[in-house]
Amino acid sequence: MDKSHKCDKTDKCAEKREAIIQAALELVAEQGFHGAPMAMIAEKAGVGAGTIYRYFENKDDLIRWIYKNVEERFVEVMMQGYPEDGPVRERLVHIGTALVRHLISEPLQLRFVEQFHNSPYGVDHRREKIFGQGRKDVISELFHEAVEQQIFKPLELAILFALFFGPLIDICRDHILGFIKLDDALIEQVVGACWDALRR
Amino acid sequence: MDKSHKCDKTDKCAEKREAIIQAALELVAEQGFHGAPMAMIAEKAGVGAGTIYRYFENKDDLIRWIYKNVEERFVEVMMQGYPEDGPVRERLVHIGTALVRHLISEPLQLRFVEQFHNSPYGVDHRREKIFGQGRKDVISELFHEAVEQQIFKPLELAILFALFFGPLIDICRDHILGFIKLDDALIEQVVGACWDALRR
DNA sequence: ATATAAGGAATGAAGGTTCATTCCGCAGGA
DNA sequence: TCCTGCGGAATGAACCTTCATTCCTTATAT
Repeated sequence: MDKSHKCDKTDKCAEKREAIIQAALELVAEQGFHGAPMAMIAEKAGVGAGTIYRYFENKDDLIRWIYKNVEERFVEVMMQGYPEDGPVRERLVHIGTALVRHLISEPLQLRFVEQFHNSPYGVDHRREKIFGQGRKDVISELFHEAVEQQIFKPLELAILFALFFGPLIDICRDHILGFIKLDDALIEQVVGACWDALRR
Repeated sequence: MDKSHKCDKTDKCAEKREAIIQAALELVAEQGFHGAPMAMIAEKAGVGAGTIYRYFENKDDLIRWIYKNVEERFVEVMMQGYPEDGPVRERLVHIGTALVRHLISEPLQLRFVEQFHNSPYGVDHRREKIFGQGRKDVISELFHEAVEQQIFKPLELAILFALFFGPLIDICRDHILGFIKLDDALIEQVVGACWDALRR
């Protein structure tokens, strides 16, 4: 829960809050949780150490809040312009390319989520899929449909997800690390390759 | 560097060392680095806190040593029975199934490596592929050959690796978490799907 | 003037590392 | 065979650093 403020109308509050969030996101993404002590987050955000506690109950609260928001952002991006009534392949390609494009344009968000998953914070998320519930519903529906129509191989959802999203996230990481250089054409090719993996 | 001991002939030394390694491996794999303080490692290994420092310079040294060994083990397993002169598909399937079978039979090793990669320890490994140099050579040779023979899609090595190993590691994680239940037949199917992704 | 926000030094808990001490096995002399 | 002295191995309490959190003072706005 985020602490409510009295000064809801002034911009300063929102600005400081945003600065704290951004600072924490960057530090965790770049240095991991070890490299993101509260004092450093405060300094980077240009606020006092105690000030953070006016906006967030504690560090857990701050971290979880950021995670939740980033996660929601992912779903949002994939659902934007989703061709709800298009053929399976078109819908899948949309999701894949939208995800990759977003992840490489917001490298900090990907790094943050990865840090989160491999940390004590992520323990309770272990049993969930890579992303949030909202996405899971629409997308698992798509995958389910494709299996029933015998377009996809008859495999469990978790495995189909691994075949599709696993490589996509890996190439985003490689791109961010400068190991490869993704452009629209290449993204298309890789999504196509993932499609081949799923295809019956 | 591991500290050399004088008592090379007694078994006790090796046993203690092994106990420390096993304890650290388990704790890090199960609880992450946060949940593996030296005191706890010592207790689990049945030795004094200071004893660890007779075998390893510091925590970094201990962790890196374990990582290096686990990594080597992976290469070893994949190269055991490698059909050097078989067709590309057979070689690839061998590598994939051997890797998956090993990872799910040694869940701690997979968890440990993942913890390592997403931690300050793994920073200098960021630029390398998922596994060690020894493997990279043989396997990248295989992939390279397959591209040249126009068996694989004409993509960079990093991307081909992502398409092949990404899903395999993901399904191992899902299996370990109890999300899916892998058996030999299923492993074969998934490796086949990865093959489809690579195939031209 | 009063209440709310901000600041940052102080606090206490936690963890890695050190070191003075104890333990143990054995070599060599009686 | 038994005793004694030695040296490496083991120990764990103590130390020091790091960090999240608190609390009291100062600034600001109504």
